[in-house]
Amino acid sequence: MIPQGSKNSRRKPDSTDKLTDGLFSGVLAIFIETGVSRKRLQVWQRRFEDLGGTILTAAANLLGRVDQIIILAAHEAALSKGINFDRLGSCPNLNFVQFRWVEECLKDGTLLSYEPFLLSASQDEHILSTDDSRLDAQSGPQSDQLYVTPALAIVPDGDLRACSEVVNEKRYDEVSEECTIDTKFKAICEDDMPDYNKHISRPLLELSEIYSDVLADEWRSLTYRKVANKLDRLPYQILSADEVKNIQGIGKSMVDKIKEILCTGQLQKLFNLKASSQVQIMQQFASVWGIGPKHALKLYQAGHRSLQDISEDQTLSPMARVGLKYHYDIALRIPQSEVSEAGSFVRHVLEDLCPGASIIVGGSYRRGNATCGDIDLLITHPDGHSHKGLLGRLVTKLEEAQFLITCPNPFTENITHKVNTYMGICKLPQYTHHRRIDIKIYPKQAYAFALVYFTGNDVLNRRIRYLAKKKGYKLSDQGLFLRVGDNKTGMASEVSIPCETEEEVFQKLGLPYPEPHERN
DNA sequence: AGGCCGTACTG
DNA sequence: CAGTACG
DNA sequence: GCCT
Repeated sequence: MIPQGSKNSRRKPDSTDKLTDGLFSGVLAIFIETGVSRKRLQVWQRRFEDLGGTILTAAANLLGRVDQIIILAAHEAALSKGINFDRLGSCPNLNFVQFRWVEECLKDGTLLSYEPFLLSASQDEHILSTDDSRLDAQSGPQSDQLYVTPALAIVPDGDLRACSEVVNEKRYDEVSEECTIDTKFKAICEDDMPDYNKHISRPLLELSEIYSDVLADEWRSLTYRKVANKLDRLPYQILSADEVKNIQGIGKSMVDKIKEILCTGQLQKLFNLKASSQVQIMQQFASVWGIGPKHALKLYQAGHRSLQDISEDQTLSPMARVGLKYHYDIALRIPQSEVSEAGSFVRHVLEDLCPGASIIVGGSYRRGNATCGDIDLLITHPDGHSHKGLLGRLVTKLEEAQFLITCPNPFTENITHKVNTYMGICKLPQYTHHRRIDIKIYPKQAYAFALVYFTGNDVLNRRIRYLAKKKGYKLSDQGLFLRVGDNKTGMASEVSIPCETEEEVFQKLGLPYPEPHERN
């Protein structure tokens, strides 16, 4: 009596196997961010890329491109706001398509015709507009605006309905109807949650950084950071320390510090530390990639007082030299769109080099953050062997393309083409800043574990690894291993418990599966 | 009192 | 080995 | 720093 394709077959063929080349492989798309909530946009973008699609940004140079490119937007009005038609006019293979097309493709499991979803752009006056404003200049700030613009607390019907559809589409596990709505409301609330407690979490986070950079106390640093994060996600403003004293992870001295902030508006301890010139200088030294608290102290004791000073120090590691050279750029946050574009850039090069290889942008990008500290790329090959020796060749190609920066120092040659890790600097031709980039390549059987690791965040990784240990396992980016001896000897089985997907990894640990955006 | 993640790389 | 880095 |  149950028709085929009913809710009993809730597991779509593609929904769990991200290695299988996706629905959207080879499809190039520009997502117009106007007129759609950030959350929905991210869900679509992630699904689209997970299934092999390539996302271009509106700022991408489309002139002379022969590829078929689709432009996805919420509605026609969004088209005119979100895109500069002067730039696109000369690109012949354009289709303007509703976001709904992506949803329907996902539901259907096949690539549908654009036809029913086409947006008419040709009627729009903007096409013929002679306005010569440069899109480069306006699209960056524009996409930033999207994130700082507070959305409505009460969501219009249409928005909520569409959100629910996305959730429905994603429910390859059982999700009841009311739960769906509930979850969606929650997600929306999170999206628009004000910074109720920043005035408290901020000093704690500063303390965390000083403990880590200057005082070399990893554990206090971690504790402060965890508490700061926890306060940031409280859905109410803390008015009294009583509201905080029962929170897991907040002990006596933390309560005292929160009290002090509530009473006096600041932390004396932090104030004193920040007043110390040694602390200031050491913190600046340690802000350089490749310089930690130990070396920062050494440099200070050697009499150095500025970055200028240490740049002449012969004891600097090659990594620190690179860190110093790009110190300014590295400190900048990277817009989501640029991270995405960097991923697409590498994806194209990789496709040429090693057809069938899969590449995913991990890190805070995959967790859906609006800006990222660096670019994390995760590569594998579904055939189980083509990944071998791939990194070296890829890095060479990317250096030839002048995407990866080949440094004159011994740094790149030394640290660089190791078996599975590249850590370095990159720059997209059309952008101005240099960015930190990490590329990792894993064999197929480690991919799910690597994806969990590379998605993070760091605190989540530590938590689930700790949990795994307590349950008699060892979890790493390479696998999940049964402990053989006791947990102290560190002995673990050679062979990992196989997992094909992230879902399986969490399931094996007895944890509910968190969506990437829930791993912050 | 003692743990708080597990790994890769450098020198 | 210690130090730094990655999530 | 917090937790057991």
